[in-house]
Order: sequence, then structure tokens, then C-alpha cells
Amino acid sequence: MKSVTLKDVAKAAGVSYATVSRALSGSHQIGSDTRERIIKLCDEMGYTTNYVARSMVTKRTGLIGLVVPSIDNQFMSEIAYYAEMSARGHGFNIMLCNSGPDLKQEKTVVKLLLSRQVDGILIVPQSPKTYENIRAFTDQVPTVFLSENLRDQPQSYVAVDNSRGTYIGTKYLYELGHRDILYFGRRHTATHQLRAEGYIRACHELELTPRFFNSEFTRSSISNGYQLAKELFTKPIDYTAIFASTDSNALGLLKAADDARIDIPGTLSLIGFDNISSTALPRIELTTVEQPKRDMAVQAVDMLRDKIENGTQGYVHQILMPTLIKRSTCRNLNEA
Amino acid sequence: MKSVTLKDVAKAAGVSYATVSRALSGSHQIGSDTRERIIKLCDEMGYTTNYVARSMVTKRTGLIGLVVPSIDNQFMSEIAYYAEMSARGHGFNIMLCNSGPDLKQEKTVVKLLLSRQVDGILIVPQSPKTYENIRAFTDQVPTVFLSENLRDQPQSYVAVDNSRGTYIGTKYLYELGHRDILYFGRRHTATHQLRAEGYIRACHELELTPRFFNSEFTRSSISNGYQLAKELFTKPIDYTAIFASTDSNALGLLKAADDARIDIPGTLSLIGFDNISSTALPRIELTTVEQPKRDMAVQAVDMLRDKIENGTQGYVHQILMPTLIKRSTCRNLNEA
DNA sequence: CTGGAAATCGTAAACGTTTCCGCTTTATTT
DNA sequence: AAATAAAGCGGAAACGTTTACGATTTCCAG
Repeated sequence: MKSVTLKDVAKAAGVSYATVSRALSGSHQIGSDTRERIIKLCDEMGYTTNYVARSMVTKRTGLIGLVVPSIDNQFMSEIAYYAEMSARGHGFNIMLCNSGPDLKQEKTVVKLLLSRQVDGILIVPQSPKTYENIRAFTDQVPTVFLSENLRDQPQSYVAVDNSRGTYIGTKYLYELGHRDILYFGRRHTATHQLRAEGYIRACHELELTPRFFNSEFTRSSISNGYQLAKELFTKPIDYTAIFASTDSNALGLLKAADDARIDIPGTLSLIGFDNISSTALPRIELTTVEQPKRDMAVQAVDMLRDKIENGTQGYVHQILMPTLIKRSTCRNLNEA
Repeated sequence: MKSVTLKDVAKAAGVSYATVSRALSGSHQIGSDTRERIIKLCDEMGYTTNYVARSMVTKRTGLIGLVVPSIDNQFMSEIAYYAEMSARGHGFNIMLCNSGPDLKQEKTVVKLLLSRQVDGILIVPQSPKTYENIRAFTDQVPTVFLSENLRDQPQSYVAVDNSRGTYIGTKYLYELGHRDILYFGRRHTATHQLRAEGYIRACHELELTPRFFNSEFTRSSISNGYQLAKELFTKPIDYTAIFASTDSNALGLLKAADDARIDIPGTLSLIGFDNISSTALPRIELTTVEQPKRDMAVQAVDMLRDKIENGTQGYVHQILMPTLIKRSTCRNLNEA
């Protein structure tokens, strides 16, 4: 269990431990012959540098805190995957925290991460209130958000262009011949306001009348979508397509549609938003608008690295383009 | 950016910084009046203890390395969720690493975690070779595996009883009237050998003849399952049920069955293994054998905590019971 | 009133690095 | 050949804690 330290290899090499440190760090304050000798000795003795001791003096841990509402969520786990890969490629490690359902826990974990001396924090906010919830800490450590929920806040974030996502989605439905499109799902957070906005904008351009069926749910989940759709389908269906605010909602609606024997896409077309991996599954094949999760993650860590390594001040809003993923839940009315 | 240290609050309180440390740590070596005064002062000044400095002296980081092949994988992200929750509840934080597709990267991240001075490692191996791949490190830090791949190795692990899982699954199919059951998928890793074993054992008990359709794939994925099933369905179907070695394989087979217009469960019943969350989706509703991911995760961190905090030597194999999740892909032949 | 135990607090060492400073030795310049 | 620069290395401080040890004070029993 006792690991070998700089002192140990210094003694073995007959040099001071400062020299060993220099040999490892690639400093040019050292002769190339002694460097090689020391490096060889190091892995002979199985030396590995102690990051926590290094952190003590360098004031940098090489740690990035990743806080997500819950990692068992396809969107977040994909983000986490790419973020970790990219971060590690640049010498950073990820400390993972679930911020859980309530703001208290979210605050707790970012406090914890500060105690852990992380160099930066990557956070997908659990609610629009997240910003004020952790505002006290965001000036203590570089932070970038993964959400468009903070439009008017002096915080860095990267996100898809939510508005454009719904915009291109409804345009696509229009091209397919749909003239009565219902927007289904959440509307009351900033992100979802933007999505609704893009839908409205497209409607106006195409001279369609926007129609909403809203939920008061604070969380998009399949079961919430299911419940809401159950309610929706008690009423007559006087529309040919539905734009669901999230894939989860769309999946819930799909289930309710099956219950009600409503054929999708036969009698009703459906499009979602996010392109979580479940949407590609057989028998689902949901047409949807993709959030470029990979790009989001790597751009977020790039942004964070810039803040950390260059001490960049100020904030930047990085908006990524959504793309349409055409699958099997939208019917082309023109080919009738 | 400059944070307040023990010294700062000591100066403000007019005591030595050892006293402040004692006040925070709940030591009895201090008067209750001064303790309260100091504690109040601490959060007035916004003091938070520096974990890396503490780690220097205590030789404990309170960090657990979690290495998974890839976190964007429903099984692993669920494990990660419960592991993080449980770990944090006990004062530990999770350092997340994707071990990627190759053994080299797995070894690299484990080495990295050692440098990071983690107190323990939780690892879901990416291959049966993982054990020898990282054997050099497992005696340097408490390690527990999340896999039944190491039966004969002196390593701690927690896993489902894979053999029992397929055993109860095929018994269930039998009860439903199935007499010709094909086992579909992988067979050549220890885990999958065990699954095949349970199937064979049940077959013998029930006087059925075990039949296999094997893949040489080293990884269970939907697309691999799809390809394999494509091949399978070129031949005549002289069985009434299929036991897929993993849910992923089952999902791929489902797609191939749809392609081939084979009705599931109408003409063919299907059962999977793992109960990844996708299996519960509408239009999928896969009957499957569940791995108790939550229990696995918390038991794994319990085991790890025991090793860390009590220095427990030796190894323990914790086998958890699988449960059958009855959904909609198995037809009851008795109700014909 | 006194002796000693208990309570409270300060001093200092230690953890394993990195890095500044200065010393010696070698190489370069005029 | 002498003066100067540069290269290579050691010494020591510093990072912010915890904790063993020792010193001082308080308190109560005898």
C-alpha cells in the first residue's frame, strides 16, 4: 500500500528530489543524461506522481466537476461520455455528481466540488432556478452551463438553438403537407419557451395558426407525457401532426396513441426533440430534432479549459445548430 | 478566486489554526463556547475546508474511481447513478472514467486513478481480460468488480446470478407452453457461459434439448443483434421462443423480426436479459430478466467502503438474485 | 490550601510535490 | 587566457491541513 515517492527515487538515484521532479516535468533545467537515467529508474521503482501533493503547490487539481440532475438519463449520460473523453484528452478528470431532484442537493454538490478544489464546473441545470441557486459560487470557479435557460444571465453556456430546432421541425411538417400542427408539452421554462417560440415563428411564416396543449409538469418524462396525452386523446383529433417538446414526451404520447389505437404516422404524425438514443430503437423510429450532444460536450469543455488555462473573463454563449433526424413517425401527406 | 483558509479565520478569531481545525472536526479537545464562536465565524467568512490539503495529511482522498467501458450505456449509467448517490451519502465522491473499447485505455485510466490517490476503484470490466490487464494495480488499492467474469480470481465482485437468470427465464417459457427454445447471442465470455449454463440446466431439468445460435461478436449491441438475427431468419423457424443473451441482442432481433414480418409474440416469443430501461418503452415491452442494478451498485460501494475503512483483506463474491420482468413479448401457448 | 487530573489551547511536524534562488561547473566570447 | 554566460543541480520554502505533544489553566478532592 505504501507507494514510492520522489524522495525514494532521489535517494536511489543519488540526486536531490528537486532534480527528480525536474526530470519528470520535462524541464530543460536538467541534463539529458541524468534525465534519462532518472526516468528509467522511476518506472523501475514504479513511481507515479501524487496528484494531490502536486495540486497543493500548483493550485490546480486538473479536476472538472460535472453536475447533472441524474446520470441515468440518456441525454446526460451521452453528454457525460463525450465530456469525459474530451476532458481526459486534455489532462482533466471528471468528478461526477447527481444534483438530484431538488435545488438543495444541487447547491450541496457544487459546494462540495468547491471544497474539492475543482478547476471548473460543467453543469446541466436541473431547473431555471439553478442560476440563482448557485450564483454565489459561479464567481469562485469557472463554470459553464449546458442549457439555454440563462439567456439574460452573465454566464457562459453552450446549447442548441432551441428555437431554430422547432422552426425547422415545423417547416418539415409543412413540407410534408401538414397544415394543422399541435405543439405538445412544456412551455414554461426558458428552454421550452424558446422551443415554443420557434414553432410560433414558423407558423406565422407559413400562415398556420399555432395551437398548444400544455403541461404543467416541471419535468419531461415518458410517464408525464403519457398522462398528458391520455388527456389529449379524450378530445377529438382535429390536427394531423404533433410537435412534442421533448422526445420523452413524444414517447409517452406514443404509448397513449397505441392505447387509443391511433395510428402513428398513419393518422397522426409525430416529431420530437433531443434525439435521445431510444428514439432510434426498432418499433419507435421517432422523427426528431437532434441536439448535437457530442459537440455540446466538447465545446463546453473547450470553453471551460479556456477559462481555466487562460483565465478568460466574461462570458460567451455558444449556440449550436440542431439538425433534423428523419425517421418513421411523420407521414408525407402529399403522397396520399 | 483566493479562498479563505484556516489561518485566516484563526487570525480573525484570535486563536491558533489548530483550534479552528478542531472546532470544525467535532473534536472534544475544545471548549463548546469557542467552538460555536469559531463555527459561526467560519460561515460568516465563507470558509470551506480544502479537501486536497486534508488529503495530504490524512492519506485519504474520499474519492472512488468508477471505471466503465462507456457511461452512455443504460446499464452503466444506472449503475453510476446509484453508485454516486450511495457513495456521496457516505462522504465519497466519484471520479468517472470511460475505459473505452481497448484494454490499453482501461489500463491507462486505472493508472491515472492511482495517481489521483483514489481510496478505491469500482470497475465494470470491458472484457474478461480486464482482470489480468489491471492485476498489477488491484493490490495497490481496494477494488471491486461489477461482473461475474472472475469466478476463479481472488478479486471481490458483485454480480447477478447469471446462471439463475436464464434458468428462471427458460422455466417461465416452459410454463407458458414453450418446448422449443433457442438461445441466441454470445457464449464465450464467463458471464455468457454462465447464462448459457443456466439455460442448459433448465433444459435438462425440463427434458428439452438446448439449441444455440451463437455470435462471435465480442460486444452486445443492437446492431450486432440485428445482423445475427438477419442471418438466423434466413433459416426456417422451428422453435417457438428465443432467449436472447442480452437485451441489446433482443432489441436487434426485434428489428430483424419486424423486417422479416415475424410476429412477436404472435409466432415467436422473446425474452431478454438485463432489463435496461429501453425494454420498458412503448412498442417494445420486452419481457426480460432483471439485473438488480441498484442493489448491485450500493452493495458494491458498501463492499468497497468496508475495504477502505476497515482495511478488510481477502475477497468476497456477492451474488444477487435476478428477477423476472414479465412484459409483452412472451406468448402463453396454453391459452391457445 | 495543595496536589494532581482534566480540560483547553498553542506549537510544530508532517504529507509529497513544485519552484525560486543560489551555487558550482562547464562552455562561450572577446 | 580571462571574463562572462549558461547549464545543471541542491537547498529550502511553500501549499493548507491534521494531529501528536506539551504547556497552561481550571477544578475538585483530600
